[in-house]
Amino acid sequence: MAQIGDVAKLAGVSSATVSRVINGSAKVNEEKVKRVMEAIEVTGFKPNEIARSLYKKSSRIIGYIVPSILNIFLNEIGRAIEDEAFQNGYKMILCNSDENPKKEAAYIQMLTAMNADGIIITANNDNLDEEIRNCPLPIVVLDKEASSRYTAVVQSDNYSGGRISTEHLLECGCRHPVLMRGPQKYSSGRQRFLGYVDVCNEHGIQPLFIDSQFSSNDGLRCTQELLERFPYADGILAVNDMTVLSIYKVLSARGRRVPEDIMIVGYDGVELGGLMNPALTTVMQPIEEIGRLSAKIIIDQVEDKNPDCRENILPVQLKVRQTTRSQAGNEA
Amino acid sequence: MAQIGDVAKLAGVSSATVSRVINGSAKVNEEKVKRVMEAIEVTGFKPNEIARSLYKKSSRIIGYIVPSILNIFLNEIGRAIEDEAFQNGYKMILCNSDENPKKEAAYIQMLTAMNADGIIITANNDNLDEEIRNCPLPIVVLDKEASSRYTAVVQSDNYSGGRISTEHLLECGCRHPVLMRGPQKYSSGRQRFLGYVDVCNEHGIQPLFIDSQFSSNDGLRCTQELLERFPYADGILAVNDMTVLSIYKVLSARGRRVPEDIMIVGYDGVELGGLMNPALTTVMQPIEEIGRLSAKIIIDQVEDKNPDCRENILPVQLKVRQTTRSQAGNEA
DNA sequence: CTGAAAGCGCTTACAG
DNA sequence: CTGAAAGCGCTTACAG
Repeated sequence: MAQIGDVAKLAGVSSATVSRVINGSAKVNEEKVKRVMEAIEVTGFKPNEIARSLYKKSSRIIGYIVPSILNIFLNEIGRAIEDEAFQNGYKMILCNSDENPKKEAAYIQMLTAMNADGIIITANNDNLDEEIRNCPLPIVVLDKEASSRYTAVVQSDNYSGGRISTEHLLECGCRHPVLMRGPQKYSSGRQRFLGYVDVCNEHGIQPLFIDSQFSSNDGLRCTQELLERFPYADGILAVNDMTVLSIYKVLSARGRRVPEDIMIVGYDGVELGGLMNPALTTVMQPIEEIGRLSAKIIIDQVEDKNPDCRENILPVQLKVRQTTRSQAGNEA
Repeated sequence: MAQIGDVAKLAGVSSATVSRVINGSAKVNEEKVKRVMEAIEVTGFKPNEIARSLYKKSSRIIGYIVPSILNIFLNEIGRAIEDEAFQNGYKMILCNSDENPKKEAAYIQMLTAMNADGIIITANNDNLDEEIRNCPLPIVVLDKEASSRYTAVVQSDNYSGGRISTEHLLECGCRHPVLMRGPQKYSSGRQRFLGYVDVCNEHGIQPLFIDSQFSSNDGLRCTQELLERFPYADGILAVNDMTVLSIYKVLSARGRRVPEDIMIVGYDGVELGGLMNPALTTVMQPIEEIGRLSAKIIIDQVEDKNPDCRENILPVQLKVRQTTRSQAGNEA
């Protein structure tokens, strides 16, 4: 790997001058500029961004820390982050915290050490670790309430998401909709639960729920438990889209038809939902926008355009497909 | 963030001594060791691994570059890489090349700059970019033939995979199995194709195939095309497990039942396949082993235990579930 | 305009 | 055993 010194020697100038040419940080004699450019061409020199960041404090890297790289919703957000990042000359590094605070800390530490320009994170708990608190980098949180500790919070309107999905099931005629309740350590889980409970209360319906994780495996367990505890359930609010495959599987094994015997509403709006059979009615989060906005906030911060939007709640939308059926349609 | 100088000052020693204590790189007076340890505790100092790597050439980071973070098979491998990495005090950085040689180059460059200890990659093409060739880091390739350019190749036995899936369909009575052929720029795709063709020829069956990408969307397109071009198809060898949902969707829309009217064999053995309805018969790649071995090779390389296993072809296994049915079973 | 020097946070020969 | 110094690959005040 060619280094700045090699280029300097070849061009007959100092490293300082090469650096100036690369960064455009000062006027350089035209003749020398040309020689430097040629030398860069010849040697194939690419500046070592990390060494550079030791001095400047930017490496043009954005870190994205997720609890699981098996979570397709978070990965779709990652795609959007990366698109936005690359368009602006940044790179994205994806880190898997594995729901493990120790790993989370290690990655935050690492990103800090490499002078990343910011971190986008779905953190594992609300009692945030020292590492997050002490981290000098801009942090955008995808799954928490706003707080002065973070640069910004970006998430969708989970309370509304909880509401509209519940309302939809009621409109479809469900009297015993059960919520597969996401982990309450995430504010998204709490907000959705709230939305669900509020709608139930408004309609004189008994709120029913099962605590669930986001994994497919847990989806199997939960669905079984759900059917045992609430055999009369006529609707399920899935914890996310991905687990719906597990729900189908258990339901189908017991001969319960969707949507005839029991209706389902998913959550997230990942591509997978549209491919399921029956196609999944779900709450669409604005995935692309969540990712792009998060990246933009960090990039703006670097370029000193203070975005001044600490809390960003993006709207959700109900997408009706085949796992629910309105009563009107039913009677027709 | 506390730095080594802060610790040194607090302990009343030089930075060199602190460094020696941290790294155990030389004997240090017991009394001073104690003072340094305390100072580290008090300041919460964590050494900056990246700065350290500027001198030492290791940052205890393994890079994993994939063409798409939406590919669940590659993500499951990533989980295994990370497990192995963490157990040995390494971290894993996941990078999405997005099937874009430019991004691929940028990430290889970045990993080199941060003195990663090695790169595990599913590269996008066979005419490898300069960046891969010139990269001084150990490189483990997941999707190519062995070559002196790489430290090692780890992949499963794709030729056998192509064979056993085809043989299974024939045993189940298929006379017109169609291969959704993966991109031929990957050696995995070429090997599977070979295995398929060989078995067809041995049985006097006409090889039929459709070129396919790994994405769900392309799965839809391919299945439609497949049914139009080969309406008599009675078996499908899917390009991977993930696209089978797309296949189900198209088949179901046309009222063709699985496995009664048409059988399906997937490829990969991701968790998703077991959740499908009907559950997917598939070729299981040893996902966990692929990931762990790849990481191990890099770690061994760092620790100078030269592994001396440049080409690692791991065995695959057929997992029969519900999308195929043997003739015996059929007649019973 | 441009080079020598100092510095980013660490580590390790080199002396002592 | 231990500190001052040099160095990892870059950048930028500081002089000129």
